[in-house]
Amino acid sequence: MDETPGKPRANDPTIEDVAAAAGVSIRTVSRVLNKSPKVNAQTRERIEDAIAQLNFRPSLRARAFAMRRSFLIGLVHNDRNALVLDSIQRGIVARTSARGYELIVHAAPLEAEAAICDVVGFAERSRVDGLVILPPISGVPGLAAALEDAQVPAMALSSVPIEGFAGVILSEERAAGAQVARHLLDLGHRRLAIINGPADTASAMERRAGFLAEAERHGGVSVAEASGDYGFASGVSAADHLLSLGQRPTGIFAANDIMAAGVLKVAASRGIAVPGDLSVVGFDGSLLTKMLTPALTSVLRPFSEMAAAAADQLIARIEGLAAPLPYQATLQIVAAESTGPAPQ
Amino acid sequence: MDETPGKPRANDPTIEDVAAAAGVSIRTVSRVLNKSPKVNAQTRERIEDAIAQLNFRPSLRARAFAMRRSFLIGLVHNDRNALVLDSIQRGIVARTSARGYELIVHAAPLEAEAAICDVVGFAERSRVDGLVILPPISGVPGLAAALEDAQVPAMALSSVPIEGFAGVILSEERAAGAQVARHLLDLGHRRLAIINGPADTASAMERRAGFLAEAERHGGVSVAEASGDYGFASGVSAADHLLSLGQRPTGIFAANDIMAAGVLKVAASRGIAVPGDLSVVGFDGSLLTKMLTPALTSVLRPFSEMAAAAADQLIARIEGLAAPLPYQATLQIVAAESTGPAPQ
DNA sequence: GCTGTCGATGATAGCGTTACCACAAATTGA
DNA sequence: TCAATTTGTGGTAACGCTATCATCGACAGC
Repeated sequence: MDETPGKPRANDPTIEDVAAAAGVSIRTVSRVLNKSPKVNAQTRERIEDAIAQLNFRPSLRARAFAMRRSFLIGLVHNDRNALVLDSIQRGIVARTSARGYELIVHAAPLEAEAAICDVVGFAERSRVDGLVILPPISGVPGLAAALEDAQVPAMALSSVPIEGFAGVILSEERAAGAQVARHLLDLGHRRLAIINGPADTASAMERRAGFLAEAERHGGVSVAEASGDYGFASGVSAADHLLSLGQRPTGIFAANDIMAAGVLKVAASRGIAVPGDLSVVGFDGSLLTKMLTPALTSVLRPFSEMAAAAADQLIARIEGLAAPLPYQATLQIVAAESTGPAPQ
Repeated sequence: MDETPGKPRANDPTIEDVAAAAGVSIRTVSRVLNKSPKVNAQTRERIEDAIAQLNFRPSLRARAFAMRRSFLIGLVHNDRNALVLDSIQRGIVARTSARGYELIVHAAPLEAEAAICDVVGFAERSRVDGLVILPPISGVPGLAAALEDAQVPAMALSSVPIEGFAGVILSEERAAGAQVARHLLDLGHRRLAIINGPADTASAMERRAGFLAEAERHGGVSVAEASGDYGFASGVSAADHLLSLGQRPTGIFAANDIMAAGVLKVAASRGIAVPGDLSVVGFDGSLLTKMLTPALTSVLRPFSEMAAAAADQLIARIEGLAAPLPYQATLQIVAAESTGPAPQ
């Protein structure tokens, strides 16, 4: 013996067995497998029968090798996406599995420099056919360029255009921010506050802009700002700050549900009733919203659909097909128990 | 042109380029790549230099093809695992990536019959080298046998032995259940309740047994039972039931955090103070615990470590190595704000 | 009827590794 | 000193597909 022997596996039928069974050449079987139109209907049927008979499944390995493609889509995420990871994965798989792709996942570090190395390394190592990258990783400056260099088609599941990424999934972040402001204004709130996401996250800035603009447009409204990093702890400290202000805000918009949960927590510990004394709005419509008490008013982002659209576009690029119509996510504020009329 | 052409990719250096650069045969390069001991130290160094020089990475595709292995580990989950998916993925990747494996994920349906087809289909299609299967899917009767038939090494990330699965990760579920009971008893609670997980989930039944036994041992304690399915809604309805009982329980143990969140919600809507009037304990120590108000007392399950151990064992089986020592998860109840002294 | 075109198929050369077999050189044991 | 190992290396056949080229009938147009 020389090296470690690969453990022998079952002898699956090969394309040759199918060809023999159907009385044709492997070439023709291959054509059937690849849905080539140039196959006689009868022949095709005969081959398909043989395939079913033998329970033949083309070896993904051999196929990947021959086609110089892996049929793997990589998903790059990080722990900020933990709550929505499941729905995003589902969204991608919904579109890719029918076309023979599998989903391979990778958690990347948040730190910019490390992230680039890490993601490119992952792509080269795993030889994925394409990547879907979640924010905030997708916003790392230089990442798009690095991936272009490495010739890896990549798609950012971002709500706003990101420098360098070819096709991104857009949603109306700004409008959504405005929608939140309007919701609070309609309830009579005049002292508002916003807990922003990371300043280098475009979508967070868009939301902020929309929120501020709408408040401004209304007039006679104050808006306090605090910054967060999408983590729970940052939501807590931002809320601590905002709720210690002399003129305490009566309506707080947190840039994601997790930080909003932090606001609820601080409010409870200070005996501030939600929504009696304070209204809280989150963002994402994650599965957290209904589990919190009170249930969180939040802007529902259809992650699953967004991911599906990203997958569609990615596959189109991988296979050199025409890009599907750009997808515009519709963001909808879903009022729950955490918002109510302004006090007094 | 015949069929859809695969999009050409960059011309990565091949093993042949390396061999030429180092002045050896590809065979020897291959040996270096596979860490075969039978290579002269100097030759090895020369080859390693050439590899670094050319920035050569062996093609995972070709390698997978030649070795009849995919270097892919499949993770089978379902939406009941959404909250812990991230940490489980991390745990697996921590152990597998260094050994050249990538993680491929698949969400399976919960319904037993469909699940078997689905999982086996996934394994055959993607040709993973092995599977890690999360509960409750792992508990589907017949699944282990079906995978054995398909010759797919599989590992259940279960807390208790599952019929058919070779090596499972064990944790002290029963002891943990007892621990929860003791925690509540120590706080003076005498009217307890438990919201169980699905009856066919072994771990849930273990927890229940431990909880009941400890309550029994103490004496003078009543335990009401309700059943749940690990979903939020089932937690709500179970809590609705339990909190409507004539002699309302003062301490409720829910078999996972999500259902515990449902209890908190019902308590709030009925004006039952937690922990003043009611203590609530969850299970899993998911990221939900600290986000809830009050923060949830829960039994911390080290999912990441458990997943890592499962991955270790799986790889050992795949590569025919000696199995690592069986891993015993330590379950620790972490007291937070949702439990306190019994009322009166 | 003869050529041109098209539709359907076969033969066969890769794809980039691993691994079996062979073999020379170095080392050991008597 | 010579056979018997051991050690390091090269040649090369798989692995199971895809895809290029060639072939070969059939059918239409002149």
